Amino acid sequence: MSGFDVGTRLKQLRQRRDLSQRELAKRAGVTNSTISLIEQNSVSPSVSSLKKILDALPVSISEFFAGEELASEQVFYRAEELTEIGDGTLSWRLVGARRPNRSMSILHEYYPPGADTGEDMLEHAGEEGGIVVSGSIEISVNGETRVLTRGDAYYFDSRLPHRFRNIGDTDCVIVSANTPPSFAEGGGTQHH
Amino acid sequence: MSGFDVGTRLKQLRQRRDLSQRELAKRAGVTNSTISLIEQNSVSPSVSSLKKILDALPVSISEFFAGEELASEQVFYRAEELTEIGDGTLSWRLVGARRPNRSMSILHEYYPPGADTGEDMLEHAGEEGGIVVSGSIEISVNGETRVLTRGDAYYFDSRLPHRFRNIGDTDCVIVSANTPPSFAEGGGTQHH
DNA sequence: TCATGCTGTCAAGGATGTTCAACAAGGACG
DNA sequence: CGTCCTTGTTGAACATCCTTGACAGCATGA
Repeated sequence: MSGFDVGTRLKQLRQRRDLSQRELAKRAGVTNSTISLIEQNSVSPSVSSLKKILDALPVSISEFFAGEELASEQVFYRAEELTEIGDGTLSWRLVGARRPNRSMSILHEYYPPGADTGEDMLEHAGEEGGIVVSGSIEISVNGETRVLTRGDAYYFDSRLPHRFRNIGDTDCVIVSANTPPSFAEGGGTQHH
Repeated sequence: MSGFDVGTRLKQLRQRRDLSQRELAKRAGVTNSTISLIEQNSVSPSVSSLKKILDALPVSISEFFAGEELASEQVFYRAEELTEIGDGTLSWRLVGARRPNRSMSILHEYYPPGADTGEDMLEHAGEEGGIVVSGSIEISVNGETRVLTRGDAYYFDSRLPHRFRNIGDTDCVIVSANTPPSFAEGGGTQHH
């Protein structure tokens, strides 16, 4: 039914690391029985259990299921197919789910009035750039602050501390690209 | 615990599609209560349940969790500062003139009605992707042809033969990105 | 106003996932 | 051979998820 063999996939990942069911269970904070039952597809684990187990490998959930639709790489995306990555006020839409082997991510970003990536400046590896499609946005990079409007653009090394803020009273829409894909690996509730 | 807000994410995806809990539940083959409880993070759904629900959206599991791990060069560019690379009918505007050490180029592309990158399919190293900002465009990649409109997007390996054509009667505007930068030195009739 | 239909929430109990503890199979060593 | 350690599996008890069926809130309209 699921079309995706959770049990076998988990078993492969575990064995590749030379871990016993008990050892993995211990690291994950579950019991060996749980691992056994999952690997036999006797149960469909809860997301929380699966996450605990994958964290111990460690493998991200999206990685775990990455092969699920590897079938054919998708080229075209309808507007409503873009993967949404929001957190309440801010909202980004990703072209293509996280595909670990792609070298860029492209985003459709929506900043409602007042939206703010936060006072703690963002800093991470890679480069990013974009063009303002509508509205206006205040961008600070490495101490310099500018307000960009429709048609304006930016490009910088993401290691420079940066911040995005919509100080206008209309939505701001940006199309941007990052490299390497930053909605990706690694910890934390990272933006951008 | 999970560090990832499953409930809120599901709610966003559902609401973006204008589905009620009951309607989504019906399509997914679960009950509305299940959706409600998950959205409130009152439970951590089983993988099988989550998959049924996501299939109904439809969103792949890896996409669903894509945001899990989130995200003295010139930085800002006024619209009129973008370097124009036109050749009569077609017109691109580059964010930042070609800077060899950048790993991406970002383009504001204008396709007037009838614009066509040519019958000889383009093929070159790298990857490219973009989002349609206005108008519509016919894109062919590796034999497959689609018409994209406002908000739609694409992403593909540039080694696949590809072609862009505006078959509508209004301008088409796209924001795109390529890696590695492919608008090589010195003009020529280079396209992406 | 009352009926109707929609929305999302919640308590109770049945269904399913997880644990605890036992078990058998296999290898290492004396 | 027996002992000891490891491995993965399984039955019964417990915890959690899921469904049933109800409820209140809000809108539309007779």
